[in-house]
Amino acid sequence: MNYTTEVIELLQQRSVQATPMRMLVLEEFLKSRIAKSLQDLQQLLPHSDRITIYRALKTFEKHGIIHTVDDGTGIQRYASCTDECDEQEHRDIHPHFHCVVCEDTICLDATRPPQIALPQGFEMQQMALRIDGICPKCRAA
Amino acid sequence: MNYTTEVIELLQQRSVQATPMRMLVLEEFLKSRIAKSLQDLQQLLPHSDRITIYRALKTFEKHGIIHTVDDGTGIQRYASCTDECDEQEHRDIHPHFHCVVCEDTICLDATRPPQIALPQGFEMQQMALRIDGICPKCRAA
DNA sequence: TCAACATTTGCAATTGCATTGCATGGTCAT
DNA sequence: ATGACCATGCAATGCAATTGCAAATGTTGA
Repeated sequence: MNYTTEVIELLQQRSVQATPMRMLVLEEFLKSRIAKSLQDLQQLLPHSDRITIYRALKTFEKHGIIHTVDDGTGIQRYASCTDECDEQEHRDIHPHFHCVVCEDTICLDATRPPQIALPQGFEMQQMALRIDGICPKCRAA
Repeated sequence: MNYTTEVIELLQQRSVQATPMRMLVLEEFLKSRIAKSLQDLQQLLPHSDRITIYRALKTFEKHGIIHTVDDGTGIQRYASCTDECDEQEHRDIHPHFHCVVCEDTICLDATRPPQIALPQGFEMQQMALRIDGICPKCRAA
């Protein structure tokens, strides 16, 4: 499976220069919905400079291509955005599932974000919902 | 207002030795529902050793007196637990509200945790729900 | 095509917070 | 009073995120 076309298209769409390194990084995000840390990406892309990967991530984030995902471990992870994201505003309301066994973090786009009744006077702008538990893969094992 | 009695009672209940430092730290948590970082506590308790405060926090956490709160900034914050928490298991399902203006993070105990329909095969154990927005105080200002 | 300019890259170094090691001092039970 | 244990304070470490800078690469306009 080759994502080159999608990668280039996505980068152009967001006015981000398509460099080899960026294409490699972005391809990893299109490959799976599992959130990736800088360390993960280093492993997936050996011989690549950590800092360059780091800056690619920050660039993507700034242009609404990926968003950070908090999986509760304190390590920053990233996943590709839905189409509603742009440079102006990140809409990242879908829940994330964090498996306590394999430590994978998965975006649950399909799952509808819950309606929360806030106390008087609070104004909601964003929501971050993380669910910890056991993923299907680890349950089966 | 003086919390000395509550503090001592709470510590005894959880079999944690009541030292002056621990009492000072715990009192701060009883005073308000706003989550506090190590740095916050240092400011609230000048002339106190950072590491000692840090260890008090870890001790409280281990004994189910406080829990960590993720406010999305990457900095660890803590808040007092509800009565359902104990040494065995933290039940920390209530939402937290993080004000993007004043950066305060508030526990919304009263707000009922939402029901989430997970995709097939996922098993939920915990849930962390953070809402970002503007708090009543900052709205009024 | 070529020069001028902007962006990206790679390495080194630094920051910032969390955490641990160790020696001292205080507490408690016998 | 004494020995074991826990808490404290200071120094030092660990680890991930971030920045500085110079070299390489890409882009643009004459």
